[in-house]
Amino acid sequence: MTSLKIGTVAKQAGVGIETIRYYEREGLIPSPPRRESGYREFPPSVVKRIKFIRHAKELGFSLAEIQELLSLRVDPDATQLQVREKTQAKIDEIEVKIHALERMKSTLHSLLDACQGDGPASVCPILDALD
Amino acid sequence: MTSLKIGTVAKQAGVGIETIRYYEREGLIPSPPRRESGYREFPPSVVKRIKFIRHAKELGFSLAEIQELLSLRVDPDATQLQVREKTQAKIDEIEVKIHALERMKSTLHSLLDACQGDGPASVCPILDALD
DNA sequence: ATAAACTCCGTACCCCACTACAGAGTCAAG
DNA sequence: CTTGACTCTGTAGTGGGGTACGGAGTTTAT
Repeated sequence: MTSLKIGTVAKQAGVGIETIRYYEREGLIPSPPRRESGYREFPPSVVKRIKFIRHAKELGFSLAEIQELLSLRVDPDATQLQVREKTQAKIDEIEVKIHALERMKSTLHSLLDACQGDGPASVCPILDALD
Repeated sequence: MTSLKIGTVAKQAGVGIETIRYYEREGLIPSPPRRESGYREFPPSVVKRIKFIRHAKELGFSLAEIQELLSLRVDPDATQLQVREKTQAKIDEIEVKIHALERMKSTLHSLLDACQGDGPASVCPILDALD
């Protein structure tokens, strides 16, 4: 049995059943085949896909943006050139995010360094650098 | 005149007026003093603060998390030790995000490398690696 | 001194991304 | 073959994060 029922997928991916149906409606995962009864029969690969979606969400991508990421590979009308351009654009977006996070991180490190005593925090300097 | 009216702040920070009032209600920016008329008089520093909030949002932090980031410096009951611990926790969170973004980036790079022709995209391999 | 632009508050509404029913049918273990 | 868990569709509700009025008062440029 190489197909999963929705509840199993939900458990493995760590989301609720309703979320899966929602992602299907929104086109973030392909509509799986159904058995006679109407039950969905998911390929095991959908679990990874859902996990990817969750990861990307954590990183501040909207579902629409995640759509774009996912569709990089499947649009049959796109030329390879177009795919490459879109991919590069996504890479650029990601790099911007990484840099912003690194700036944020180093700001927090300054706070850490500047705050080495054990007195009240009001004495603790910095973090005006947060700007 | 070292104080700004809400419309000016909005323009400089690149958000709507309503958003500023909303952030004030939610405690993300301090309530500014008012003139007789009730008009808010913002210190120019609020612009940076709002920009910081927007940046952090882009990176997938919720307003509640941003609160925590911002409050690292101002809780007068916290000891320096507590501030350091919270700060370290935020740094850890940020590092997790950075790593996830870097994985995503290198996945996209593989796609780029694997997709060097100019035929239809359906021929373009990979991106099952997106998992 | 007056019109245009701005601000106030409160309330209501919006979009996104779920989440929770309700009522009916299906499946699998004992 | 029953019973309890699972799934179906559809619709409605929720929480986060704003956004949009409406009606009234304030500022400011001319």
